[in-house]
Amino acid sequence: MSEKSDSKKQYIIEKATAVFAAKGFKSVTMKDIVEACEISRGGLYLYYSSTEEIFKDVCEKADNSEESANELSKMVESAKASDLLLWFIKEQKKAILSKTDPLIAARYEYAFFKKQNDDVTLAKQNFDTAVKVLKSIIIRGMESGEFACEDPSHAAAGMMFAIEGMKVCSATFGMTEKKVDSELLFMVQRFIEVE
Amino acid sequence: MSEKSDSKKQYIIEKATAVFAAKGFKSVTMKDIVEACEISRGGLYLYYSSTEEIFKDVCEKADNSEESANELSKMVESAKASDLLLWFIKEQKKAILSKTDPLIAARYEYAFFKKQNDDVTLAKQNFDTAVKVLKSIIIRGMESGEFACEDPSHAAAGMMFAIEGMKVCSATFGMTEKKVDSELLFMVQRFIEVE
Amino acid sequence: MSEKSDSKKQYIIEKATAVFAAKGFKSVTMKDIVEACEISRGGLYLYYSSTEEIFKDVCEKADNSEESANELSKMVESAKASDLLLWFIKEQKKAILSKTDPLIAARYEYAFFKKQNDDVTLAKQNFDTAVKVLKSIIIRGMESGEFACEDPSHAAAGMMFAIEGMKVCSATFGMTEKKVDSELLFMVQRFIEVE
Amino acid sequence: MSEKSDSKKQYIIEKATAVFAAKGFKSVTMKDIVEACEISRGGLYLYYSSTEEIFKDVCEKADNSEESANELSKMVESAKASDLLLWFIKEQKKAILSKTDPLIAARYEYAFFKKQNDDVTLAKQNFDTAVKVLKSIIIRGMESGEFACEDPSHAAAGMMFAIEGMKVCSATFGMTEKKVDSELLFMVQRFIEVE
DNA sequence: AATGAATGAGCCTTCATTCAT
DNA sequence: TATGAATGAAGGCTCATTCAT
Repeated sequence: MSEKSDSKKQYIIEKATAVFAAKGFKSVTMKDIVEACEISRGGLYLYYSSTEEIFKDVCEKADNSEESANELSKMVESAKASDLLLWFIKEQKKAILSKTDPLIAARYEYAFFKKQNDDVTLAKQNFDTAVKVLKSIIIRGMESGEFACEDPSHAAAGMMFAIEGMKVCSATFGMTEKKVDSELLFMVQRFIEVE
Repeated sequence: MSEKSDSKKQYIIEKATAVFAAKGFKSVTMKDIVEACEISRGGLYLYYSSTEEIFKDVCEKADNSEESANELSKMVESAKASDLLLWFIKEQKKAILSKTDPLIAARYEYAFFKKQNDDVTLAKQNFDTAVKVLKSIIIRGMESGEFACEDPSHAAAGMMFAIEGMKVCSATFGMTEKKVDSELLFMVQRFIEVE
Repeated sequence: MSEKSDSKKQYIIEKATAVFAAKGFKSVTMKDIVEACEISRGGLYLYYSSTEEIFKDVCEKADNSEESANELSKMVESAKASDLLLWFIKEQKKAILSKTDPLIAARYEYAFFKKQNDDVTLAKQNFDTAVKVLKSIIIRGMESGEFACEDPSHAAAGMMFAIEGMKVCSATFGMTEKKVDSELLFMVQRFIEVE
Repeated sequence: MSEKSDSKKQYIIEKATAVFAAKGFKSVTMKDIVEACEISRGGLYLYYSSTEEIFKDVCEKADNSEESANELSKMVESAKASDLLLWFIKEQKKAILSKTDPLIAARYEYAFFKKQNDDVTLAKQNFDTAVKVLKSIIIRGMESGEFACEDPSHAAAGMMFAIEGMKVCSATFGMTEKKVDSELLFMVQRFIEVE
């Protein structure tokens, strides 16, 4: 089962991604996905038995295919902290502007939906990971003398909260690229005092 | 109609508020509200014809009954900027921890839902207003010599983005009061350098 | 009761007539009539307890106020049969073209509706009366030597059937005045051979 | 889909025909049909999404299964005009007495209903076709010397109007077979003067 | 594995009708 | 008499889910 069904699952995920990007999370029905995939109702149930299940896989795939992680791990060995920070901020900017993640609205919808049902992990993990990465970049910068920062933990967390806020604002009522740039620049200057 | 029906509307709003607080926005059906109100199906339709309509009134009432606005207008004449800031931060803390606003999850859900349908104003207005208030507090503090801040606009916006981020995080995967306190304290110190 | 309530009934009938003319019979609800009358729901029920009851009164009043009957009784004493026939045909033409009777569609709808429930009288009576009138006109014309007709009964019935058919056609898919004139003229010439 | 669903559609049409024959048009609900078919609510919606849609198919099938059309085309080549006329009149008689068409009341109801909504064609087409057929029979009879008629167009139209009127009268308040026979005989004699 | 017809639960909405005032 | 809020039945429609093929 695993091989054949995996390729079919991939196909479903692919089609479903577009559906979630277009309609959010809760509005999507099994019927929507059946139609997008042009498969039979019963056929879909062989692989998934709820939109939520599908959505989880959709997110997972989207997260993995954001090659950022790989990129980072390559850079992190060698690069200068200021380059890493630059890269990190650029990634966040893309995320805020939904350039990498058309699923962002659906993700939040899902997060709020699950909140009601006490299933927390996904969103929290993503956030904590980002904080950790940012913090480690800051610390490296401090060690190399590139940055000065009194409290890297708080600096990283505070920055990620602001970024999270921008994501939400962007996803709900929209933000211009210019505004995002301006805010990010300001944030970097305030949080991390470059020598 | 206005008197009688107004009091009945108030009753419905009251009961519906609990429903939205418990179930978010999209999951709530007219039936849920009918049951919460213990009225007949047809009875509800005399006052409201969609959950969205009800939700708008629920939010409006919740917004008005957050007496903060009044409080502020009283303080703003006389008080020291540092007191105002303290008050502002406390309000935000309450909001983050959902102590004033059990509707927060439903509000975000609604914002994302409307996003799909291009109706933006509400969430944006709330955010912009908060930024304006914060900025004016900062400026007053600068004028009185209490605060030092190079760029009040960015400082205010940045701080509100972070607060927004905390709200979301709190509403989705939860935050402890301690964590919120710690972040807010750090933010205040960083954004506004108290003499 | 009778006086006061009668005037109120008249008022209801008047308003309801417009509703039936516009919407037919079955589509009309008590609510429609309440709204057209601008009275309360309960108020309407003091006088009528179904749309059918109202419709019957609406028709009755419309039938009576079609002053034709009176006109006829005046004419019938004195006039020449050819004048009577002319008058009769003109009345029918108006009816066909719905100029006197905006209720025509509603009447048919009602007739078919009642058919299902075995309540016959109204439509049949109207038809039979018209046949009788026409027949008596023809006979008078024969007596006065104006008309020649071998079988007045059949002639009258046949003519009224054709007129009935034209009414239906006009009420369902429309007929031009010209077409109606042409058919009526032909019918008169064929049925009654004017000397 | 087409094969399986076609046979199912046929089944639905069959059951629905009885419902429309019994209840007319507007009184019929999807629920009525669901119950008549002994299928599920959702099941019916797989094939039809409104009673009107079903009614159209019901009528269409009824029209086609009235084999008259075929019969006529066979006769029309060879037969004498008087035979054709006889056949035509017999068909009409059956229609008037609802022997072929138990749907007649529902058809009229539908015609009046659609009238309110400006959808005309069906009823008009049926009528016009009948006039054309009758006219061509008359003309053939004139050519063969069987009939004498000064104005075949008007004769055909007038006769069909009378037949239409009889249909309505029969469908609403009923007509005896004897009465219908008598009227038809008279009409034929008057309209078409047989040598 | 895959299909898609069929089911039935569940929500939406509208009205006729009642009843306390 | 008159009001209009309230009720609940009735019908519409959509979907998740199953199951025979």
